[in-house]
Amino acid sequence: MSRSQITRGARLTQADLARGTDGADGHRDDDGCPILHVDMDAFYASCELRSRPDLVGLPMIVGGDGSRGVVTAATYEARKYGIHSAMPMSRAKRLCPDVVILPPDFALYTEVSAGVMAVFRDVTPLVEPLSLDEAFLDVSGAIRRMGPPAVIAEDIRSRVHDEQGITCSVGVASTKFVAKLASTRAKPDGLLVVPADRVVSFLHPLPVGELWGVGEKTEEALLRLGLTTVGDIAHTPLDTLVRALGQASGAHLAALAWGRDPRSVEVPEGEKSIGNEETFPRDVDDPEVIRRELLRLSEKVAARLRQQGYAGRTVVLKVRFADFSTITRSRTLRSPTDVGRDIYATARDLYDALGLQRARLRLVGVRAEGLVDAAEAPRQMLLDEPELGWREAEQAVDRASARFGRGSVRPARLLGTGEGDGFGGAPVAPRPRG
DNA sequence: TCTGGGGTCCTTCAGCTC
DNA sequence: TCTGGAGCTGAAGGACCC
Repeated sequence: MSRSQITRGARLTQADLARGTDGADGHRDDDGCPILHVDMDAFYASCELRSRPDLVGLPMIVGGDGSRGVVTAATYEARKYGIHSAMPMSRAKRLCPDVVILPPDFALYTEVSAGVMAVFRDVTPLVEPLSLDEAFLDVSGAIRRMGPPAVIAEDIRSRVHDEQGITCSVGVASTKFVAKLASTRAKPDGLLVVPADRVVSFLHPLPVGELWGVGEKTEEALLRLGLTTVGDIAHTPLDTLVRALGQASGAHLAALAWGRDPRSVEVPEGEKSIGNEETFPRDVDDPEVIRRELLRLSEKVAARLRQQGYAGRTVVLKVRFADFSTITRSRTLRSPTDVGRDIYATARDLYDALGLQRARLRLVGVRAEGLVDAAEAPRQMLLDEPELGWREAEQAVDRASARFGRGSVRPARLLGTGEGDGFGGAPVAPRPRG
């Protein structure tokens, strides 16, 4: 695999890394740049290529191959055809009829991710994962032991490559947001240092859409104001930005445009919500089918809550109609729960209250928010509650699933609805024919 | 072209209490 | 007793990220 590094910008050369300085005055480009953003290159696809070396160099994508699947990850060879993640599969296949399609294997990606994160935590305890394939690191405390940030970054890149067989790109900067931009520009398989005194000149020529937090809508709003580069944002009055984008976003973007980002690397404390949703292979208008799917999703959410030791206080129902419009309805319970029965009862009530008759639905989802530690969660005890209730029954199901496989025990209503993933398995909606 | 699934954060609005 | 404002919480929706 190539170990090439980008040569533009302020990236240190191998010679600089070996010498330990970047100039005659002994000043290093990475002085005052303790933040690293490490991002795996085409992560899911790279994981697959480890066991499929015959596919190296070919256009390959990972994603669901169903009627409504989208691309989850694409190799750089596939990207040359214009394929990118979140693109509908049907379109990807039109762009590159020979593209190799592999179904996602999240267990594998989770395992590789754990190995990569272990490399990071070997360097510093200050690791903030953003997803399976990227993380921020604050290496301030490792400099004395391991050397300057750019050397640490190169060490991480080598270890990830040697131990996990995949490549990553690293951005090194004084702030999280600049480090993140730097890693993106270093891709693939590169390292980019943005010196603290060159942040503004690095940022201002960039198009507004490259800023972290500027998506399609915000970019449209900025373009309407005639702002096309980060420099344009920097020289726009704060009032104007706030009027166009709201208080928080306007002030945030104004600060970022000058490279000001006070956010430190935070080790996450825990999840804030846990949910599951399912897009039907075809739109569904049968309330019984939809209630059954809500039951399956509720049981799945509850099992995940119990597995991670959480209970949720608010249940959120999500409904997406055939025209892609989406609504949510939520209800806060008197006490947090990790019982599928309770979550389902709430989700079903919320659904019934919508009075949809036979509206065609594309997707339903169930989410638990307001998570608390299940062991410390107050529980609502009823006067006539039996000594062993649904919670204990579902814990028994957890034990059976651990022993005999997921889906081995499930609610009677879900029997015969397909092979199980979690409790319910495949979507209960009718499958496309032919 | 036709849009998955799992999340987080922000804004707005309504209802409640003081 | 009535009224208005502040502050809080819950609900809903939207935007964004990977």
